[in-house]
Amino acid sequence: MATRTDAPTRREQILKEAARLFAERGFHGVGVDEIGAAVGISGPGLYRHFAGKDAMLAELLVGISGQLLTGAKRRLAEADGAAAPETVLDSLIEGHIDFALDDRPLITLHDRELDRLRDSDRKLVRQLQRQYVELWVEVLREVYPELAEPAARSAVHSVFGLLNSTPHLSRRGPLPSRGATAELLHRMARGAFAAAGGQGTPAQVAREA
Amino acid sequence: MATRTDAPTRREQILKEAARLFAERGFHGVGVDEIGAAVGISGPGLYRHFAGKDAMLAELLVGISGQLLTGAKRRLAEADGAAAPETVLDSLIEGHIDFALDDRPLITLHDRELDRLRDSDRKLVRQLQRQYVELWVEVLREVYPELAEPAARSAVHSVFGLLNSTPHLSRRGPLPSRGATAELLHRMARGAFAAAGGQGTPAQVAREA
DNA sequence: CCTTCAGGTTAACGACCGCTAACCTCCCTG
DNA sequence: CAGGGAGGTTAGCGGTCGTTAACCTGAAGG
Repeated sequence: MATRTDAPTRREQILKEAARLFAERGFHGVGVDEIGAAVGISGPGLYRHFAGKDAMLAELLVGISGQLLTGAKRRLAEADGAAAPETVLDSLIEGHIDFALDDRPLITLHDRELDRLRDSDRKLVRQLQRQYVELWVEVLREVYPELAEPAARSAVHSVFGLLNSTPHLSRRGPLPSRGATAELLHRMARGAFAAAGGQGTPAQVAREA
Repeated sequence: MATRTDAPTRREQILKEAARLFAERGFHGVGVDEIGAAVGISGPGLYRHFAGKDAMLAELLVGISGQLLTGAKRRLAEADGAAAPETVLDSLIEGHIDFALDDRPLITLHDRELDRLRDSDRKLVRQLQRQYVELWVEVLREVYPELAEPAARSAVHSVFGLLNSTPHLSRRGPLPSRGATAELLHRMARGAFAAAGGQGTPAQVAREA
């Protein structure tokens, strides 16, 4: 995957602006004329590049899910058995944080507009998301073997909620630098996992086997 | 606040169903006819109870924010100076978890449809939310005095993201019991705060006895 | 030089949606 | 028992939105 230096194609411009607008005002809250205006063309000109408004959302959501999953698989392959599970988990967390900080509109869309997709697209996205989650669950259970699988899955979803909170942060003041924010989020994610996994207070996980 | 035993009024029925539908398909994705149908009347009959579709959303969001803030203030008053800061923080977490588990549609709406409000309503909701956050920040900084204020605010937002992830949990299987889920979320929230507040990687739990 | 075609344009259609108007029907109350 | 308000109903208006149709244009290619 060579780093892109060439200018973005028109399709990419449209997708980027559509993502921003969808994240700001919701899928149904944005008209095609607005999306067109955001890239300098107007309204129906978009139909030279996309089959319809739905197709834009579909491509965005499939792209996000696929990108997250691909990145996670790559990180897992790089560590291939050699590295300690903690290191792999840290790598997953780092990748997710990068994504959450660099592509906030996409992160917002990702868990907000999924239900607006056609059935087939929605199934595809759900499948990619599920694979991503299961990948985290496996790594997490290597780090905390006492953790039961349902609890691990809940913990992963919860940490996603924590990491995906970045869109809510920016509203008030520029907040700490990107690096400091990333580090804080990373520490909190590890802390949350540790609290979930170090069979802590007692017994509630054991009870439900 | 006496526990309600009498039947819900029509207004309350409408609000409840509207919240569910808005959470499922988004504010713009739901028509007034659907909301009416959900409570057994049809379409324009709603206008006997609400000034418009916007008014329903506004009442929902203001209600949520107010309820969260009121509950937190009550919990803070109950502990009035006497209790240890850790206990107060636990109480806040418990209250938020109860809300997140019992009113999932509302939690979903709360950070999804805020921008669909009229300016005045949005300002009111934002103000209530801000007060709620600041209240958490104060308590958190009593527990972790080393924590700088911007970092504390970020940490609070992130933990809200963690706790508000409950809507994502239910999709696949009924998952652990409500009690077990609440306990897991509580531990993770404390763990995340501890990791944010104990400056440095380690030693954070041991120090705070 | 003619053709083709990618990538635009504006006009307009059909569907949907929020809301109002006009009307009906109980039930309560003086 | 009149009557009036609370809480419905259906019909329909006005606006918006996604999409299509028909047309235009500039650059590339034989």
